[in-house]
Amino acid sequence: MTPSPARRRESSRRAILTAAFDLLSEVGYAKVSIEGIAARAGVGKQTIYRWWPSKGAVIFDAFLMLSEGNEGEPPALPDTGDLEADLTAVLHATVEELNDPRYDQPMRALATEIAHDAELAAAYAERLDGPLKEAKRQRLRSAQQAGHLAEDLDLDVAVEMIWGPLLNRWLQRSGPLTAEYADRIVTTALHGLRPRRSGE
Amino acid sequence: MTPSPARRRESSRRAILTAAFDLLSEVGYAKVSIEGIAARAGVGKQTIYRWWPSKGAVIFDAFLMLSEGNEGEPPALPDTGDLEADLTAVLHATVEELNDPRYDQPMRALATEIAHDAELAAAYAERLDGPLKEAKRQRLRSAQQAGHLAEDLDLDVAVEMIWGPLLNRWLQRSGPLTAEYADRIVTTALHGLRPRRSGE
Amino acid sequence: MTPSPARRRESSRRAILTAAFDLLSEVGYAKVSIEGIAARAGVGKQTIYRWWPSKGAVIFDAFLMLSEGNEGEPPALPDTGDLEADLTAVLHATVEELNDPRYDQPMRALATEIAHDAELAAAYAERLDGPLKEAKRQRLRSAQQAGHLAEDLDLDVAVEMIWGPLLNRWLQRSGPLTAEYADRIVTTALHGLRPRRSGE
Amino acid sequence: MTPSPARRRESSRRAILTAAFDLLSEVGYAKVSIEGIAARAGVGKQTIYRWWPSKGAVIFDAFLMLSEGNEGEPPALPDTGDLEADLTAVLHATVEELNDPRYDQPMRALATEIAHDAELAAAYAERLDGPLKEAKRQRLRSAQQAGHLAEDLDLDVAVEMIWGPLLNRWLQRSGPLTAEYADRIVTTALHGLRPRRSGE
DNA sequence: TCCTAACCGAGACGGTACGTCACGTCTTCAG
DNA sequence: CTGAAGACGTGACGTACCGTCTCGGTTAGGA
Repeated sequence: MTPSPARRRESSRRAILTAAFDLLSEVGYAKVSIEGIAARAGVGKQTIYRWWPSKGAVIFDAFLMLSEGNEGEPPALPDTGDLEADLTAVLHATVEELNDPRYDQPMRALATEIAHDAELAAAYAERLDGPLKEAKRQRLRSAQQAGHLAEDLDLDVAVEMIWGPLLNRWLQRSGPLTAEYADRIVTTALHGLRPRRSGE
Repeated sequence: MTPSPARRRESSRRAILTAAFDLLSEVGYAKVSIEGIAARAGVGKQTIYRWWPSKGAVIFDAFLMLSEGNEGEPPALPDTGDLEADLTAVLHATVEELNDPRYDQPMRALATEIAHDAELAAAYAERLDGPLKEAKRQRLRSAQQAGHLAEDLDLDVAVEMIWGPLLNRWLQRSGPLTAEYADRIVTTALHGLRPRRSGE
Repeated sequence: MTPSPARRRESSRRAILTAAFDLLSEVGYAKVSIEGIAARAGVGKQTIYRWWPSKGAVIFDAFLMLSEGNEGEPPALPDTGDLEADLTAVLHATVEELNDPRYDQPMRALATEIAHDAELAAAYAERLDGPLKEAKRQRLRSAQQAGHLAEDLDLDVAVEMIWGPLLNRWLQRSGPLTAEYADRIVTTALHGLRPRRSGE
Repeated sequence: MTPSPARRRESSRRAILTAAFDLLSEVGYAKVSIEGIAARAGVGKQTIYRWWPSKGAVIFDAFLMLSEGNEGEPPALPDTGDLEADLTAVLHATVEELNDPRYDQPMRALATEIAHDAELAAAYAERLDGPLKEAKRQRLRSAQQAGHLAEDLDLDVAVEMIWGPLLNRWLQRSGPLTAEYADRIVTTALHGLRPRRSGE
């Protein structure tokens, strides 16, 4: 997102991204303005327009900055050997985070920016969601190799089948987002909709 | 959403909703303004502000008007007895619609408004999504009664597990939205992630 | 300058023009901004842009408003029968006014706007300067009819020859602007540059 | 205006002044910016700010550079012995120049800067206008000594009475600026406003 | 002949103002 | 007496320049 790293003031960059994220959780997405970010960051508007093409791009970079701390080692899901337990734990944490008022507003902002801006969506897929999704696939692959998942399982679809309902319910507010709901997703996804064979 | 139907001119109402929907697909969500809708509809701004509390409400009502034709008989999914075939057919149609440029932008607009406005989300859940979701549940219930689905299956979760990945991929643009992808969702959801027992 | 007098709020108009004139004498022409005028007048910027095409037009109208009080009876120069005394008195008053710090800055602003905007210059010539110049011509014409001025005198040139040097010295600061200087202009203009005939 | 000639690049100085003058006649005074001058001159902004205190000073120096060619010998008005003819010729040339689109805009810019900046006005009076005005006075003085002008004539006032109306009409656009108008000024100024004595 | 200070181009920076758009409220006037 | 038309105060937009401030890279001139 950030263009040529020419003679750019790092302190301003951080101030802008921090201000953007803070404003997001304070006043909500719709009321965040470039002007407001600039004022809060103690920065000229032009400094924002010089380096970011849109409000969405600033917000995106703000998220990127937050996740920069964990750089170096790629993220990984816990792997105790018990897939169901591991998935449940991870989904519980996700539910927790999505319900946290500090993150709810900013993440909705990011989600809707992505929904309206294909370029941003691509950057998201590559820089933010990519590593995470790979970690999810990796956990399933590990279970697959241990014989706990079908050999011919489509890992991409499997990942989306577990996390998709969760994200959907959160974003569309189509129902309460609870740990219990997460549990039902995991068990239902693992067993499938079909009746269990006898002897299982 | 629509308040008391007092002394209200129906022709203006329809003109406003039509203008809103058309503008949505023409210029995109971000560039639709109340002022623009009023101008396009040949209506004073006050006439909009009098009857709708927000831009989102107008958009919502525009969708409501579109689905008004089918009122009377509640919607139902096809039921040939072959669940997999029926689901596949329905999902294919959904993929088609989501990829249709006439509906893509407006539906993104609706999704965004819902994501940021709890009240609108409730109205959506009740008036627009509710009947549809019931139809989906009903189709699964029918299969369940025929013994094709697990007896203790959580129908709500099942519905979200089938449609969630699709909507998510569309809204977040996390991958190509194809009929083939719909197929993979259906088979994966039906079988579950676990290895199949021998003899199946 | 003011376009169609449609449904326009007179109170805002007066507030704008008053604010413009006051700012002019307070902070000087260069530092007067539309934004500043709007803020001081308690008015939206758009209300200024709606009715005036440029900053100069606002300033011009501010002057017009000031001179509106004297409307009705056209201005006239004193006519005691003694031309030299009358001219001297009028020029002294003009010198006084040009040296008054309350009017110096605003009038410089008007003068330079006119210098750069032909349309404004035309409006000035017609609405503000026109009546005044006619009064000057009239006083000379009266003297002419009394036989105190040459029969074939070009009144236009005569007027500019008396007031031109004064305005020039003021605007270009080419020398001190004093009553004594005004006196010298009057006597020199009346006698001309040529040597006086004997017997005069 | 130009500070200590320390280690200063002459080529940049000339490029800046040339760019300033050219821009002045091309885009008009109001649209000339330091940034624009720097860009056109291929020079850093700081190089302008280092050597000139204001935009007006640059413009002033640009005029100074133009008149540098004639340095050495002070300017002089033609002196054929026929004052009226000489004045008419000079005023015709001035009218020509003021009507020349190449000089009109830049000279208005200079006049405006002078009107708003006392310091600049002083520099103008001394460096640019001074020698010229002295030449005008000198021509009148010569006529005076030849007995063609009044012995006690105030030469300063006389000069301003001839050139003042011309400059005024140009700057304020209070009427067409023609050779014929110049003629009328000369004859009126020479004869004065009073009736001619018989026998003249 | 090298060192070092100043000047130079370039352009990022915190700002101010520009002129425009849309907001949501209000007032007017024609049907 | 409704409702279109649109003026109003407000506030954000994205742009242009302001004057200051580094950056490297010349470019002299004193050692």
